[in-house]
Amino acid sequence: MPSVNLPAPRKSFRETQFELRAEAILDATNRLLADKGYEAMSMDDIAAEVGIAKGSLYKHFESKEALAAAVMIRLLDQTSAALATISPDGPAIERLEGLLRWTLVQRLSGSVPHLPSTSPALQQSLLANRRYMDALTELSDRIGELIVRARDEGALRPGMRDEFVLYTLYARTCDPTLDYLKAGGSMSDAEIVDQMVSTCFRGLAA
Amino acid sequence: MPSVNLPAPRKSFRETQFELRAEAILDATNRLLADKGYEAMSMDDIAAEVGIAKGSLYKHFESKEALAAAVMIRLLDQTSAALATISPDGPAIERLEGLLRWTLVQRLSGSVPHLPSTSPALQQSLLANRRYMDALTELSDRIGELIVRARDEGALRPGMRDEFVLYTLYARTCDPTLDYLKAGGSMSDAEIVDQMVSTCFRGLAA
DNA sequence: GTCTATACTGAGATAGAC
DNA sequence: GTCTATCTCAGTATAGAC
Repeated sequence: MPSVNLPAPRKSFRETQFELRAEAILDATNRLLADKGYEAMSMDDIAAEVGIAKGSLYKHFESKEALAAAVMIRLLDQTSAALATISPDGPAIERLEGLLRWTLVQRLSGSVPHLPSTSPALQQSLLANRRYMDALTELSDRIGELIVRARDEGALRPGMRDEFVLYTLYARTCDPTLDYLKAGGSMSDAEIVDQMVSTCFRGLAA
Repeated sequence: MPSVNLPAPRKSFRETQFELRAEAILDATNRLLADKGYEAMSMDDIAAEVGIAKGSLYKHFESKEALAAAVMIRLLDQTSAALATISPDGPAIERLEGLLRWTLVQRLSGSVPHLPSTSPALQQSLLANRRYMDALTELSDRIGELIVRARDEGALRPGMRDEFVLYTLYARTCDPTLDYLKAGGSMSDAEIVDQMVSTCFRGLAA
């Protein structure tokens, strides 16, 4: 290997098609995962949603677990990227609020929750997945920095540990309140997001 | 039927034994449900935990769904009963806070979460279960009254709908933050409960 | 009513033709 | 690489002896 920074080789038509298909599979899996949850989602369902045969799925992803992990990793990477663009020069607390807002909007538009808290089985397998854990650590580190800065800026209620704040934010991104309110139908999407974000940061009490 | 208020007949030894066994099954199911979740919990697991044969389970409960529903109904009934004893003469907001505190303590000591949000399959079947829905409605009505009173007393942040507050409280009782903090091991049970309750009512922000 | 043994089904994964 | 067909296994539920 003479150099580690070779220009990316031009991809053949075949390769491009293959990657597009993989993306389509991830999109379909994301929809089903958000809709039915991990255990209730079968490989047959995914194949039908994509419009290919079940066997073909295994040419792209070696197992159901690997496929779900790929969806979660893509989501975490997208979230890290989004975080960089959210009020980059604002106070830390504003960036945290913006991030929560962004994730709730994503979920309302059909994204899977950030934490696999709805499936102990999936959760277990993700903990053993190196690439997933790396992506999670990367995002958590960035959020962790914001938490420290927000505390330094006096924007956090005193007495809370960093990990408590971090877990609380993650938990809000997969809060079932969102699903119940959405299903109830009496609140608009914007209203749901506004109230969930302000309740997270300012609480239920007056 | 000459009277609707006959004294309860004395139960035979056999009947008592039967009911004790049923309770033991519910306890075991509760443990497994809290530990592994609905789908990962097999009837084999339950039978082993109780120490009886799998076939015998079906003499007590007609299906896995019915068994899980029985656990949830028992929990909701216990919660309604507990609510009656929590600061019965205090302000409504204090009663709501006490209820959340009580449910979190229950979960830390091994109870299943109040909402089946971890299993779409179970959730679906519970919605079709008459006795479960009755118990849920009963509890929700009592909480709903407290929410209205708390608002009248000026204790709630303005602009939130009743159903938003209700769902938020239910969601906090099954918040995965609790599991992560418990697993992390760096906070005591009391600390976890205190911080989760105050964050729910007073928020993350200063 | 409890046990052992078994029927039946759904679903993840693989084989082999094209 | 995609298809159809199949293997395998776990897990719910039931049958039948005692």
